[in-house]
Amino acid sequence: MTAAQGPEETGITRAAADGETAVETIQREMTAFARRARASAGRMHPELSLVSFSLLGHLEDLGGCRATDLAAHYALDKSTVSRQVSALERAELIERRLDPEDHRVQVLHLTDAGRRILAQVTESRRAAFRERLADWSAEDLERFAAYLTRYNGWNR
Amino acid sequence: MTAAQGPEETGITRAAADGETAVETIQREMTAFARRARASAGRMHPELSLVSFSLLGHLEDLGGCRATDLAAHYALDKSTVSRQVSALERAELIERRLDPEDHRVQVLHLTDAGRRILAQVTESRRAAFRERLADWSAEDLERFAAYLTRYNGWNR
DNA sequence: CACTTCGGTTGTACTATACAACCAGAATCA
DNA sequence: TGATTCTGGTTGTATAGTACAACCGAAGTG
Repeated sequence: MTAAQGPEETGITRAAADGETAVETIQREMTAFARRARASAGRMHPELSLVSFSLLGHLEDLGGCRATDLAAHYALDKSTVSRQVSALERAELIERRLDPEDHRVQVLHLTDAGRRILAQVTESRRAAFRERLADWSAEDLERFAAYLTRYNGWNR
Repeated sequence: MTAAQGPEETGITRAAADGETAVETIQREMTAFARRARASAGRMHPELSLVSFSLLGHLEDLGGCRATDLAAHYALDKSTVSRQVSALERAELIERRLDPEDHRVQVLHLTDAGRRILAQVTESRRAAFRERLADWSAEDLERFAAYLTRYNGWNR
């Protein structure tokens, strides 16, 4: 909230004040995007919700991890993750391997089917993105990507 | 991964191939953002979900509209909107005015309380955004905003 | 006047989510 | 060592948001 009081009081320069509308635009556009994303994700891939997709992706990136790690990474309650994991296991997209070291933990791994579905959905999502970004120049794409990364980087 | 099959087959030029990773980054970051947005929106403003917020905002922009319009604009089912509207009315943030011309339609209007809450949440959201963007230069802000607008502009 | 269209509501079901209570294994400490 | 606490995970319960289908009443149309 520090910045909330307004540019003047925070010592932000005139340049930043000019950026004020830009902040608002960013807010509006990001919000709009978020709103749409959820709505369309379900329709695009009835088999894999946005959350499941993210979980599988993370699992693939790490090559297996614990449910607790997923919960922490996505700021989800462990019960939520537990149920998601159950569903994914029921769908045979992931499997649990008991850790012989610590009998409490179960390390989650993608199954082959999981890897396949993930790749499939990834590709179809990517196609959608690519299509929407088709007429962007490489330079713009890279700058946009950099901005997004920077924006999201606050907590990672 | 299949994308990995490559740009060649899609006739995308070399420049676009360079952008391939950028597309992936954009996809990943936008997805991550969408995932977080919902999660945090609820926590920040228990009184006004992201959807309700959007609905109120739209109502304010248009200065009143029908439930059907909201449904169309946000690609929501009319039953969903109906319930959202009921909740907002119950909370006295909006009111329905029967159209004397057509007794089927009810034109939705923000109440004073609705306007107040909306402004409040808008401001607090804006503060959060502003804070996260505090150390961005005006130039970067404007470019980022422009990119987002361009990205989202596919359907408006 | 009968039929259709339109705006909206209600019944039902499902998903994602949180919080709290709980359980079992592991670690710690007196 | 035995009691206590910590940790990973599951289950019970409740809520929000959503869709789909069936319906209602008003308006338009043949």
